[in-house]
Amino acid sequence: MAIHERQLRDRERRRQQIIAASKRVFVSKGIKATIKDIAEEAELSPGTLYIYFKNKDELYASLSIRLLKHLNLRLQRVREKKEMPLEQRIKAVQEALCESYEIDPPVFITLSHLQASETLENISPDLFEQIMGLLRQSLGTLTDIFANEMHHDGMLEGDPEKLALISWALFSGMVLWEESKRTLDPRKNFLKPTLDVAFEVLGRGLIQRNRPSHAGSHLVSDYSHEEI
Amino acid sequence: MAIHERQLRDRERRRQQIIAASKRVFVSKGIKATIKDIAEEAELSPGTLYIYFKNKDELYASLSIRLLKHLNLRLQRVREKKEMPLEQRIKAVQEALCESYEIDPPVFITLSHLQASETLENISPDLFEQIMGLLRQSLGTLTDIFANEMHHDGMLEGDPEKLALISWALFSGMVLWEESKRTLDPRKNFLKPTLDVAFEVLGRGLIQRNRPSHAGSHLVSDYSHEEI
Amino acid sequence: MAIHERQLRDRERRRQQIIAASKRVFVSKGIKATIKDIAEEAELSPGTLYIYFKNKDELYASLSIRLLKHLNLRLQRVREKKEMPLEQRIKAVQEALCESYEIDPPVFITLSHLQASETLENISPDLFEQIMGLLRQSLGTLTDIFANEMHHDGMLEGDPEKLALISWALFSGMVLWEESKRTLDPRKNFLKPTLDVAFEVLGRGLIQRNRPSHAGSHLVSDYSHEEI
Amino acid sequence: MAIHERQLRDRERRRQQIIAASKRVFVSKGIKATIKDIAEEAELSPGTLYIYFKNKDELYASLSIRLLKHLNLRLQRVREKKEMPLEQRIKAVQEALCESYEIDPPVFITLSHLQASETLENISPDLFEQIMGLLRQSLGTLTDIFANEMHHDGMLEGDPEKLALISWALFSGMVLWEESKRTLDPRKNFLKPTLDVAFEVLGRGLIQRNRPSHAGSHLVSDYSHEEI
DNA sequence: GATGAATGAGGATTCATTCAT
DNA sequence: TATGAATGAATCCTCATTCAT
Repeated sequence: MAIHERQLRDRERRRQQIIAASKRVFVSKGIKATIKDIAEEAELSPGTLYIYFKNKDELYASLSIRLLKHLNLRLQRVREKKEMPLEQRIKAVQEALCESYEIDPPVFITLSHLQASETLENISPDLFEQIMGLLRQSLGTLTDIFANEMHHDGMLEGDPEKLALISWALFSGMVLWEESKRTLDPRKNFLKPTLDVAFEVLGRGLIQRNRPSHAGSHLVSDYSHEEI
Repeated sequence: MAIHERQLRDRERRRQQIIAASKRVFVSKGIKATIKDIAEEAELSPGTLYIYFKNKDELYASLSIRLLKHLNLRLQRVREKKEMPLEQRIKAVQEALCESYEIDPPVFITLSHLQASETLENISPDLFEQIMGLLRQSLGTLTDIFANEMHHDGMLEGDPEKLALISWALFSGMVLWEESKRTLDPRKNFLKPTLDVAFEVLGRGLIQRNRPSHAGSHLVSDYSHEEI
Repeated sequence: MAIHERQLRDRERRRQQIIAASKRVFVSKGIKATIKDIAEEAELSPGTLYIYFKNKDELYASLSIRLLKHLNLRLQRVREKKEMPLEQRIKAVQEALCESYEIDPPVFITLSHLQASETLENISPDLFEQIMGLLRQSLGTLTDIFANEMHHDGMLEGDPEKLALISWALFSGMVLWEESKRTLDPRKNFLKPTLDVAFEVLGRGLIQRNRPSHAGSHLVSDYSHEEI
Repeated sequence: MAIHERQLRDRERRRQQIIAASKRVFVSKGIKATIKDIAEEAELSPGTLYIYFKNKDELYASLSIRLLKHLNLRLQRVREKKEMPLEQRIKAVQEALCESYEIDPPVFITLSHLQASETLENISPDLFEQIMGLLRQSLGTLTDIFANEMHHDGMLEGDPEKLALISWALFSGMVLWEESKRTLDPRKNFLKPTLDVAFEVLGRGLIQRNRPSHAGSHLVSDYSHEEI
């Protein structure tokens, strides 16, 4: 079955080639990219794309899958580092998101658009489930990361699921903004520094009390003075 | 000139009627709604829409205007209350955003799409400037609110512009999520409680340290006495 | 019936007002002028135009009628001057055409277009007959002018109808060219001097023999040496 | 590269097929022919036309190209025959124009419309320059033909450019008339005999004086011995 | 008569998708 | 498998014309 395997490998390679071209086209043409645009960038014919992807929406969706898989891996690695101090873990979450975005900005934007559009209704149930599964998984991992902290010191009690969602929303809100910002304000590279501040604020907001990790005396670790 | 006034009133009423229909269609059909869809919903002919709006993109863009105006008013009212404690002000910002969303959820989505698409390239310079002006104004007011706090104790030093943006991104990220959530998870009313947590975290993250006024030596920036 | 007469007069005045506005619009917008354009120029509403003209094509056709009536008068006046030397008469024909064009360039062009388009198929039979009658009459007058010369010395024998047509074609060809010329060659006022040459050539071609006018002895007035 | 060549040939054949269909539709429906009409006549779908022509105006403009190329060739051939007597050369010019018209009457009309409309604004700069170049070239060749005669006897002194234009205008005026004539007068084949007269007159008008070559003293420019 | 908002048929154009080669 | 020409449904928009006021 070596032949068959090679065929599968070839097929997958071709898919990746098309996906890579799609990303490049998205960067330059945005959402309005047509199948023809992508085919030209991939140096293939429009018809060929349909051998590898059922339709345009599936191609779009496939872009997200790679991103989500990458993100999942990164988040899982953060989750594993249970010994890591909270501040660093939050920073690590930011880095995971940010890196996933940076290796593929247009796809991240596509993903955000995906959320708010009808694209998801047009893809095959399989693919739909795959994407939804990956999204759930990403959020699940994030949730785990926060839930894990619950038992530690210095963590806001609360629904860890919500905290996961907040991180995600903060991030995707920033990314969407980054895209539109160019119209409002031509300054470049707003995202990274603002994200640094954003996650610093987020981190500080999440940590209930002092002694980030090394500290000892939890003298005033009562929640009683909260005035939220 | 009573006649002329009535005509103007009628005209404005018609515009609102079309805008209202657009929103309804937008809820049911999403961005893919066609002019014909909207015309049918408004019980008008397609041509009539073009009497009141230069083109489809202008119609869509116009949806945002009212929302942004409302939001602006609300934010300005928050800015005025300089004596209000920080926690309450942040809460007030959340309420302003949240209420603006609630009076018109679909429009808020439109606004997000507006930011992230080429729609803005098709509208008249006037409308473009109006929207951009309102967006800038909203963010400006938010920035003022945060900048105002800079001089007080207990506030994160940092670029108030970034903080404004973070709030906005957090909020719009949450709203976009709210939209896509229906596909992922049929539970309702996710937004409000999650936003509560989000802004609670945000607020806590923004306030740097304790002793809002009575405290003296800030030499050691311990987090221990946070009062959020 | 004084009242009724005044009504008729008012009606005609209104028609002329609309026609005048149409001409102005044609100058600036060309064939693509819309009813709305014309109504605005006439400071009337679109609906009002339909009180005075059955439809757009009738309005177009009406423009030509005025022009043709004017041209007819001028040509008839040339026809009457039977005593005028041929060269001068040809010059007079040129002036009649040229003046008709100059008082109303766009209409002359419209008329030329009319000839080559389907506009004439959309107008009422009455109006159609009126225009056709005027065109026939103009050509008839031209034909008469040339036929009249047949009996004189120095005139090409031949079908006077053809000669009339040739003059007309030469002129309208020049006018059409004048319009398109701007694209090819930005020089201005090509028409008048070229027309001068054109009719000089035409005149010389029409006149069989010498002695432009002052000459006396028609010694060699035979056609026998023609070698055409 | 035989395959590639055949593809190019097929492509050109398709273009010609569409152009042919356009002409047929143009004959029956006039300028108001729609893309759908043409597509149906060509037994193709509307979309296919847009593979071969950027838009409707380009399709229309393309119709003229072949005609103008043909005309150019014919005129150039006339220009080369420098030894030919003037009368024959003028006749040859007429024949060149006339034959070009006859191989494609409707296209000649299109060309006139092209000249007199905004069509040219919608076509690609390349095509625009091609058409304008061909028009200029045609007129240039005509100008050369007349300029060449300037040095001979028996030629009207004057601007050869004007004379070229006059020929062109006379001809296109006649063609336009031929078109409209069907409405006015159902008689057929008006054009050819009238053109014969027209160019006869034109020729006679152009030749200033007699004794094309054998004559000596041109001191007295009498018209008496004209040999046209 | 005058208005001008409303109409809606109709046109150009696009583009995801198919299919013969 | 790869192609890319062909498809044709779908969309936006225009504008001559009507009609209630």
